Amino acid sequence: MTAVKSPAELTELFREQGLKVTPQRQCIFRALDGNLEHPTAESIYDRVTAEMPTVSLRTVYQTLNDLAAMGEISQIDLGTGSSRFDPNLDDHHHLVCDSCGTVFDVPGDFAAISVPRGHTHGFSVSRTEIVFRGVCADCRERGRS
Amino acid sequence: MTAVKSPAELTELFREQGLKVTPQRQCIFRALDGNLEHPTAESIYDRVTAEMPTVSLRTVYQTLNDLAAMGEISQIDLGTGSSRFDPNLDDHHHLVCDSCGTVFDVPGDFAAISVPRGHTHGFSVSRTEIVFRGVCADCRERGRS
DNA sequence: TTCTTTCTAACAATCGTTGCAGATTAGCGC
DNA sequence: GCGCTAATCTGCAACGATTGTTAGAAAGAA
Repeated sequence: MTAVKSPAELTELFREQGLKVTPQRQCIFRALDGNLEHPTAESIYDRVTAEMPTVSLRTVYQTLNDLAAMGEISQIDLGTGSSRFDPNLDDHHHLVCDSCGTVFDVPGDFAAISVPRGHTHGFSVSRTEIVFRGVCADCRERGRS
Repeated sequence: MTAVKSPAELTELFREQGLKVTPQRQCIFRALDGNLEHPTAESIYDRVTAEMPTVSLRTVYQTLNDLAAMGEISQIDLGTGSSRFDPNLDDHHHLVCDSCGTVFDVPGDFAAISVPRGHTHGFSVSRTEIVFRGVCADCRERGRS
């Protein structure tokens, strides 16, 4: 499993790129480390401010964007209103609950899937994203009662 | 091909549902009829105001939402910043240009695709959306020069 | 026509995200 | 350690997309 690099590795990487390693950024690195959710900027912000109350939301966005630009996390839009940042760098897809918005990973590369001949419109396709939508067990339970 | 119903059919349908058929709504029906793009609310608004300059954007959103709720068009979010409304009701997927945001349809039902055993998390999956991302012919051309 | 109910237009508000300006600070060379 | 300088941080304003509100207009039934 290719998760996000450790805070130490990210620190190293930032320095290599000539970027400064501030306490705020390190705190964000820590918030991402081992994070198996699909955090929004807001949820990272919550984690970070619990430890460093003065960090601004602006800084969180800035750092997440930087990490995404470097390819250390990926940014996904699942139509839940806000972007999510995915520390899981494996080839994988998503399962989204229409009711509560929860997101689960679906491993597997589905390499066989490609645009049918005659419909490529001259595109060079670089990524294939699959989103399975439905209702999660919890919400189904809740709806039934 | 299952495109959006004709303005006359939608008019009928609205009346059946007890909804009023106003000139504004009819104008929106016309803007959707035979529309092969993946219009945003804004682009429908542009078409509509060309004919009826006083229609408000609010009304366009309202009517498009109503149509989507009735299943007469589908609402898709491809991460381009705003929702798109798709009058194509066939089972199909999308090809999105990362550079200019253009969207093309990709027919085919890819019925074979499903969440691998052991990763369903108890979901009942109702839809599977596939998005192919890449760069379209025009943008590739433009980038090369 | 008249009445009832829905719809529209205009405006304000909200949400997620980014631009900006001035204060702060990491990391360099000394 | 010290100071310098460019990068970064914060707080706030701005922005685009969308929705809430409400008074007035108009569709459709009687």
